Amino acid sequence: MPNTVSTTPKTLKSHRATGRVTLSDVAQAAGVSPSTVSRALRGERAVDPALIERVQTVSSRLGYVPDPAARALASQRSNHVAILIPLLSNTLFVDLLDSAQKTLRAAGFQTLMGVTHYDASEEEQLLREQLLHRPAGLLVTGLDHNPVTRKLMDSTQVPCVHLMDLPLAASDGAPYCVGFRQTEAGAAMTRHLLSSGRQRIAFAAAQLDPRVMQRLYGWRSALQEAGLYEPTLEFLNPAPSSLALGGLMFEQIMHQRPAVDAVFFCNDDLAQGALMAALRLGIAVPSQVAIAGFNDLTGSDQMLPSLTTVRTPRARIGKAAAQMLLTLMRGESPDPAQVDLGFEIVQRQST
Amino acid sequence: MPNTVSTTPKTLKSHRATGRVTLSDVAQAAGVSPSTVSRALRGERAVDPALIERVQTVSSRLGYVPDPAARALASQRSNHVAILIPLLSNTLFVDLLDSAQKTLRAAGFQTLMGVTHYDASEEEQLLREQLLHRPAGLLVTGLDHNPVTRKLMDSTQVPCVHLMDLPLAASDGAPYCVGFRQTEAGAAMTRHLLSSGRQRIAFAAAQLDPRVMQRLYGWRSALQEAGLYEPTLEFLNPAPSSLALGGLMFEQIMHQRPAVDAVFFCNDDLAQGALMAALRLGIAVPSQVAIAGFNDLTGSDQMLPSLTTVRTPRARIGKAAAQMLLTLMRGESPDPAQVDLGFEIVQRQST
DNA sequence: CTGAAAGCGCTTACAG
DNA sequence: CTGAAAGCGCTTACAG
Repeated sequence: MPNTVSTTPKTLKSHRATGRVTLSDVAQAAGVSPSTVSRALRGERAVDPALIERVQTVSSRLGYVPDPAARALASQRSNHVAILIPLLSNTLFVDLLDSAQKTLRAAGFQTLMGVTHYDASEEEQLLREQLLHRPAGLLVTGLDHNPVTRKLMDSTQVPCVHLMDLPLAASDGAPYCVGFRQTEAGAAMTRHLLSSGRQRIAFAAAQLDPRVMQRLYGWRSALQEAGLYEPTLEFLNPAPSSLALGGLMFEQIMHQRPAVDAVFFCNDDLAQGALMAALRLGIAVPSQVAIAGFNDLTGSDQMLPSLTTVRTPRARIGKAAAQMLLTLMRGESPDPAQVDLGFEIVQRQST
Repeated sequence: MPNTVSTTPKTLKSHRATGRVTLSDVAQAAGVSPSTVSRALRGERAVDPALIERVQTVSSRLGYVPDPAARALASQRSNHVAILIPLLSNTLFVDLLDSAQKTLRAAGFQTLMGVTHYDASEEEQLLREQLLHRPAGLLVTGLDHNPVTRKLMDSTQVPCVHLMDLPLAASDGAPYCVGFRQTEAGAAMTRHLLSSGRQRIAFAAAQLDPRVMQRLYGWRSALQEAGLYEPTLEFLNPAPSSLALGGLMFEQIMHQRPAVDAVFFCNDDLAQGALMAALRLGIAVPSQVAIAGFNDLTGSDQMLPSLTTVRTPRARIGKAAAQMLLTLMRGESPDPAQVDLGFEIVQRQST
């Protein structure tokens, strides 16, 4: 064990230059080999219970705490979990991050976050960097990635769970994911508006990410079912979502299509902006036009009138996805590989 | 170099079990020693320029990328930067995180985030865990920490920059920090309200974290200067800040002190909620009562009436702090150790 | 300016 | 169930 000619006498104090208490220190103090300490501390089977206890006692007496870098180097696996989200400026993703991170930390994992800005090549680059750290697991937003990214995710042995989206069909090599059906949610809100008597329901969207597009498809199919679909009822703007943009879009819609009797916004921030614009313009909501949003973000219940919206279970998604990942990282198979957490129509005053 | 009896003939391909291209592979292919490759790649002085180029060429041809864990273990320093923020549910801190993270990533650092929930012992625990990863740097919110945490931050060699706050006086061992003077900002908004003729200015606050308290002191001193201070004008609620709470507090204030002619909220979400409540209650803003907020959060410019507030430079704080940390991590001394980024009164319709 | 060697602190086949 | 030994992939005094 002693590496060179030791000039210091045998003591229980660390003999390393760094002064850190190491696994060898514990081994020496407990009178067992480093291998045994390693196994005992990690709860590996095949260790005498008596030894486990002795090692644990000595370990905590000495204040030993394992070095993550050494562990990662030796085992080729770190205690990092990488999470990829599109934006930090959308509370939706922050909620996801917050709940996933909380769950992961409680299980001893560090969260490495990456912000892709909805940019496929940035996502790819980020993933490459994160994979270098040999993360124990991966949490990624959505199911849409460029081919290289997908290959990276597949070829690596790192367990991966997708957030928010679900595959259209419970297909063949379906990936692990937890989310809800965006398309259904879009259709459900549209039918809700239809059932309250609205006839000319516009769909207004910004950002135009894959999930927004799915909501659009849901709205379309519900209107087509009702025989009320018209392409000119679609108002799509690729700009980032914001209250200000919602206000602008609303104004533009009411100007171009004054007969519209409902506007379904793809996100609550747009809808909140529309509500404020309506107040400013003296447009009566919901009597003249109904306004609906999506996600039930902060403040939607405080608007005047309060906003009818689709409540999405993002905190639960983050938590459930983290739990599924923990299962995978233990080497087990999560029972349903796809978890649908659903959504809920929240009927308030704006419709 | 060869570890055991090599059964494979000499090739340029990796001989490691992991299949990864290592530094030794590059060394072998470039015909130099591993030490030289290490030095050349990290741009350490004292390497022949010709060799540097050769090594770089070979390295990129082989697709070599250094292993962070090995590097961390050998050098006792990772490429992680730990950042400690109170909450993820306040956009203020998300903005901080976003901009700091962007700056750090561009310089090759990974961000390790920790959410303290304004809990001193959680902060301490989080810091301990992060320190295990031997981060290259530390970004922490505020200057208020419990003694143990402060000792941890001091005793470690890890460079540390504080966000948001500045020390009262440019004192002795003043820590590195970038922020603005909360107290002055609180006083400035109060004077702004006074100068527009308001006489009975209430201060309404939630969360009551250290920075909120500083704003309170600023408001107090400005009112005292004007001889208009009354303790009963203070409305303090330790609950988390939200639009709904702002609405409630506003209603309560107007009920208890109908003669109040202005309410200065410690955060925009409260003020936005108050604005919505005023609309609901039919209280005229600003004619009957002025409403002011703090931080200029998303949506404040879209309210009806739009919200007068204090714009705080959080994105610039995150970026500047990250840059200061980069300087420290290079072993240099940032010129001003304290950077005051100031604030700005944004006069809108609500006052 | 360059290299050989030791070391960072663990994990993990491999024997026993 | 336990231990000796090799190895993970780098960095860094120490010589030269």
